[in-house]
Amino acid sequence: MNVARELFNWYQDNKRDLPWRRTRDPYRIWLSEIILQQTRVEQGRPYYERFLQSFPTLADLAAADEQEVLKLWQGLGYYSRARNLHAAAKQVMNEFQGQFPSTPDTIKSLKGVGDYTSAAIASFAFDLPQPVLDGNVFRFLSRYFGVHTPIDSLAGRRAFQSIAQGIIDHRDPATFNQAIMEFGALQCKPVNPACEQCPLAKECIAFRNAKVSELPVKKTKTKVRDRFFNYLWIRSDEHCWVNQRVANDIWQNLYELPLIETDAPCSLKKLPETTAWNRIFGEATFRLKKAGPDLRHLLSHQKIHARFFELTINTELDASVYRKVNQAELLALPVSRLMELFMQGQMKKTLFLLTPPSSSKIK
DNA sequence: AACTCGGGGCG
DNA sequence: CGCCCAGAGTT
Repeated sequence: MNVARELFNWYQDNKRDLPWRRTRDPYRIWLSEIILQQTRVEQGRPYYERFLQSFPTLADLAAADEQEVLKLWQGLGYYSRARNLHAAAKQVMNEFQGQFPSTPDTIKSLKGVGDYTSAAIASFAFDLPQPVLDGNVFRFLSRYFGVHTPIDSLAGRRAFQSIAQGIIDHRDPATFNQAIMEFGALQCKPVNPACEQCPLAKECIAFRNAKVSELPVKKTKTKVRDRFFNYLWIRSDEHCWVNQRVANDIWQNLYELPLIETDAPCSLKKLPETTAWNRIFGEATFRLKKAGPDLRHLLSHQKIHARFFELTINTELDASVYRKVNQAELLALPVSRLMELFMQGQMKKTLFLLTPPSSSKIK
């Protein structure tokens, strides 16, 4: 019995009932694939449902504001996916007259669609024999065929592409791709794979050689960098100030409180340098009320030490950079998980923006 | 080829 | 605490 047949059999008995497996609509399949990039199925599923509620069709998504798209994406991470999703929807409307592209190359011309997602859409929506290579597939193939070439190398990608191309079922590539990924996700798991009750164990090279735990081979490991974010919660009347993050850093296009980043921790006794304050306040005068809370926020490649300082101000900040918002406006803006956590904490403790600190003199 | 881009779940 | 998740884009 060949590998594809065994994967099919296993899949029939073990597949999950997932919403994007109940459709052939390329829009829905594309949406699910973008959401699921580097994201667990159970984490992405509610986002998929909410996106379809808000944007039932690709035309609805294309017509939305980016801010609305980012707000729906809030908390999911890798926000370039949301920006590219929105841009690609417009691409389909403008370059493809609203008709979702249906060949591997044209699908891949969409922003945010790379090799994996192109193959997934081509097979799931259009029955084209493009093998998907995601983390699950790399893991299964490396173990089953005993391939030690690093999966994050050019040689590795070529080798696995060739293997997958050789075993894909041309009569039903869509089900084959679903099956091989599902097998990697549920059976051939990263740690503690279920080898003892695996129907493919007797042919699995890694299992036969007791090298399951060594595969797949990956050479790059990410190192974590410490960053110190000093956020300024500047309150005046029932408003506070925010600004939008810009390119070439995390959380691009999301909103946050005015920020002073330092290369060491700060406190009320050891404040950031005055030049940093001047960049935000210019000639405006302010009064520092208190410090805290402190939040640590972990990203896969950064450890952010966030400290919040509470201030009052009696003038305006530069309106071309900063935006003055009330509570309702603030809650409508897309923000990082870190800002979300801060806002939730403040809302629990106080009435948030509705009760500015007692009016003390501003100097 | 190496980096960067989030957030969460798990042993 | 380290690893990984239905990867893609930039340098």
